Amino acid sequence: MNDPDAVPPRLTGLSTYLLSRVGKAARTALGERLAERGLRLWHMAVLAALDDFGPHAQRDLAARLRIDPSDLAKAVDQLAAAGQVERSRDPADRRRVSVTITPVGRAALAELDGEARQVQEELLAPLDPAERAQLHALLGRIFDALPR
Amino acid sequence: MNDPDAVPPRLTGLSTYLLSRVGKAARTALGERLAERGLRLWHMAVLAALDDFGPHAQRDLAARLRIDPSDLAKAVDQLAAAGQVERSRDPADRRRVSVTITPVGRAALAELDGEARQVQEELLAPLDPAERAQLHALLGRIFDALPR
DNA sequence: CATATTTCAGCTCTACTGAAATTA
DNA sequence: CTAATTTCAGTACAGCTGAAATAT
Repeated sequence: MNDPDAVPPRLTGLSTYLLSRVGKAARTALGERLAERGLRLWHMAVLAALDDFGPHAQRDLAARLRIDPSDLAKAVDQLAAAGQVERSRDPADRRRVSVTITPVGRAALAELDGEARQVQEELLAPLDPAERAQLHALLGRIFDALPR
Repeated sequence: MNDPDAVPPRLTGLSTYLLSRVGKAARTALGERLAERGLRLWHMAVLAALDDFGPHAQRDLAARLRIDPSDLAKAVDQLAAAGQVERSRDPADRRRVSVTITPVGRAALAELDGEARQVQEELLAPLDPAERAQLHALLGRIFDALPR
């Protein structure tokens, strides 16, 4: 008792507090790994969407990833500068910019995915495999119900 | 299939991604409620620590809440301006500033706690009580193992 | 003309860094 | 003199808003 490091029970009793704390730890750890490769979290999300679903108009990418179109413009700009995606005007509707992942981007994504799994391994170390699966399923259901 | 709103499986397959997304949703929703009262997330954490453990030196508060001392200085400053905490120099060591919660602060904390539980109710709506307890326990174990 | 898409500039919040001022 | 504590100024990332530019 009287542990000067103990966090207030008023806070740890709230799942929302634990979620925000653990979520931030996940985001920070992953962000640091990605930063070593000159990328940010948004970049990995964009590459993953392009690899999983093929070329997108930027507007559709933003909708799928639930990020702001203006933020997506910057991320795509940086990915294009690194040669990981290619942009081209849609000939049918020249307002749209079609984004495609390149082989360089695919290779980068594979490495990022490996980094992410390493980070996850460290974060979830206290849980056994069955508990990790349980946590993942519960989080997935909350995530699916988030307002879009 | 071909749901234009579907999130990439490469991402949703990562618990770290779900954690960071759901955690952010929790923080944002809670933050908006607190903002209606002119407070931020740090303020609630400080009030909770003072209410649960009594007066602290600022340095000890920062260590307990795992936030930066320079950020804590600002939060305490604003709480003092709102009359929710009182600061006084420790006579034994005049470098230290002792922070105490006031009755006004205690009343504010009670309201904030109610808001937090409302937010939590909405966020965890997809889960039944047993599942919520399960999630809370799993998150608690991860939280306890976070590097300090 | 109104609408859709991309892009740019700027702002807020959380979190961190560096350094100054005071006291031990 | 060195170290601890508080405080201030500045920076960076994630995320959002508003508006301009281009095209439908």
